[in-house]
Amino acid sequence: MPLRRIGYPCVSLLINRTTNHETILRTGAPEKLRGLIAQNLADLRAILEHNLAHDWRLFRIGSSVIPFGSHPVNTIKWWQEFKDELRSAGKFARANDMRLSLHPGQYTVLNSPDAAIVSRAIAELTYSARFLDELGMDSSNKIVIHLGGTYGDKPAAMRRFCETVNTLPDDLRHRIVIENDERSYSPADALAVSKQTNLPVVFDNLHYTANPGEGQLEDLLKQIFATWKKRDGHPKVHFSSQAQGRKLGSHADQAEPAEFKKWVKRWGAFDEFDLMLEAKHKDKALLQIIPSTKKENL
DNA sequence: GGAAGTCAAGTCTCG
DNA sequence: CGAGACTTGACTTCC
Repeated sequence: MPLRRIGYPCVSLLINRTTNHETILRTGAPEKLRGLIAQNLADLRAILEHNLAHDWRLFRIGSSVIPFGSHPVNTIKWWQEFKDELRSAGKFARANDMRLSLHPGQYTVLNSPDAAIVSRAIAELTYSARFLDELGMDSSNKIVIHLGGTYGDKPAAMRRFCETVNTLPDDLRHRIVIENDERSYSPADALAVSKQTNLPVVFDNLHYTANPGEGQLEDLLKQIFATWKKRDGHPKVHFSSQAQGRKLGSHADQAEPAEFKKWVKRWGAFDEFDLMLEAKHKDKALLQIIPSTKKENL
């Protein structure tokens, strides 16, 4: 079963554009933020056009595309001010069978025992979902998050995650997918949470290597692919290679070809799927691993 | 004018 | 129990 779409996160090194122009809180006045949003949306458009030329139809938008998007310092009604740019970018993506995503950072923790932290996490997810909504993208365009901390009691932390997710509005919940991480939550843990919440699971090969957890790989993959229902679109995976000589879990500059082929074959045994390449060299790494625009060459 | 330090947020590890 | 890592461009301060 073929690899359907491929892509990379946030930044194109080939055309030197990024959807993550940002600033620091002290200088986050409305005029400054407005300029950064305009820059991010212009770069998003340029990146999507560049990606189309290479047949790259998956892209992760930087979570600072609207800087301080969930912080009170940002009072801009960006969905009104940038309505034309947002709609046009979304229309371009849909017309070209592109799939977009967002991935809030390490500070977005839904299972914290601290209610204020949970509330800020929900605000970040709400903003992220709104961004995809304003582009006009359907619920197969996802927000990827990790499960959070363990706080010395992982079962309780997983229960808190599920309880919080199940209180979210349907529209928001249908945007969220969970990813196995390199330290705390293995694919089996993510599957257990998926059973309680119906959230699809993104499988990350490097995190799996660092933190395999329980279960046999082929069986885990089969179950994980099955968490993607019709409204979620095709299963999605993250691929990266280990950076040699660096900490376990650090992304390498490029994808290691033999390893890439091995995983693509493994995933392809179950279903058509989309693959996000998480290499430090971004789209340069994509060009290297798949020199032709034809994925069929794999 | 270039180098070094700082920046919203959280969690975990190390010393 | 407090500092640093995680990750990274933009900005400020230091020299």
